Amino acid sequence: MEKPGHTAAKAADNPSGLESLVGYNLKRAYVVVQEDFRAALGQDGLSARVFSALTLTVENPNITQSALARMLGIERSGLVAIVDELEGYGYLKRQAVPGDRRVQALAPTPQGEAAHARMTARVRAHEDRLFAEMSDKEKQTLLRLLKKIRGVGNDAG
Amino acid sequence: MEKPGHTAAKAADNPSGLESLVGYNLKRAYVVVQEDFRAALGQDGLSARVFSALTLTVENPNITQSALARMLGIERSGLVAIVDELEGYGYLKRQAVPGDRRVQALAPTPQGEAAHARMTARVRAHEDRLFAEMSDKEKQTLLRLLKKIRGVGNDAG
DNA sequence: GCGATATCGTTACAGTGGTAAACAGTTTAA
DNA sequence: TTAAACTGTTTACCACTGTAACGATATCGC
Repeated sequence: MEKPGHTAAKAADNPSGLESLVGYNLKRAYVVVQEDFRAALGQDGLSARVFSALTLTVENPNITQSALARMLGIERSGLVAIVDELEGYGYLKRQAVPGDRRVQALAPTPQGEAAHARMTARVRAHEDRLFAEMSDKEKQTLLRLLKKIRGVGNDAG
Repeated sequence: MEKPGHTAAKAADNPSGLESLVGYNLKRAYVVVQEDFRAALGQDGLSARVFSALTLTVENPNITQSALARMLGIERSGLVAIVDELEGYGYLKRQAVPGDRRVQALAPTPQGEAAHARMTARVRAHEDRLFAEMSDKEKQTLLRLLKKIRGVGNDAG
């Protein structure tokens, strides 16, 4: 009758403190999406960060590692392993740049472009399925609010 | 003129691929909030996970570690260090339960309750400031959509 | 030109946050 | 009573990130 923890059944039964915090809900939602992302891409799939790096490389050929790190919001030291992995898959190449011998431009290979297209479709499908209960309008609203938090104003859109 | 990476100026200049993905925006927004949380609580503040554990313990006195881990969505092995930390601060105590010698109920100390109240105020202030540009309605919408992703239906609200 | 300063990619290391497997002690069910 | 399940814990990992340093190179001030 008085077993400890009996009053706490499910996470949703906590309407007071944590559940009203944006940060808490943001983290929990992020974990859900992240797990579904991994499961959807399977064991052959890249992690979200590596997929992001590949995507930005395909969309910005000959981008510098430093510039890519800035776009991803991580340190350039952290990007080295990511680029190593992608280069190991043969998805991109580090190429010397004539004008500046410090930098190495990242160029996607044809296989990298193909893999990117393939995985992008899988990622879109994963999001479509995961957010199936959300209307397009809700999804747009969510994206707008998340960008607002990020400080990415949609003043140009 | 043809410096690599020149085409990629800011993260917001990438309206095509990544920026339209909920997962990507969710992660970036989460990082922003997480960093502000740490900065707002200062060096004496608890991490978000430890704060969450303390909050749930205060709101559910005599909760079991296993039950708390379930509520937090983490493994109970991972909760041990968190409870150790909180017990080290004198914020809660592990207490033996008469009926079941396996479990140890978590009970917040008066200092733990005071610390929780103090830090909750700081966290509320942090969120109020960080989301100042969002209307109350927008915040409510954001919370609702995040809970939807979490699978936490607000059928009771 | 030359020296100071800055940038690039890289390495090594530490810290955080989380999982998985095993374990002894205990309780519950067959 | 034996088998199964649960609790807290330790230990070992793994993914991700930041910091600090480094050599090589570029750039700026003079």
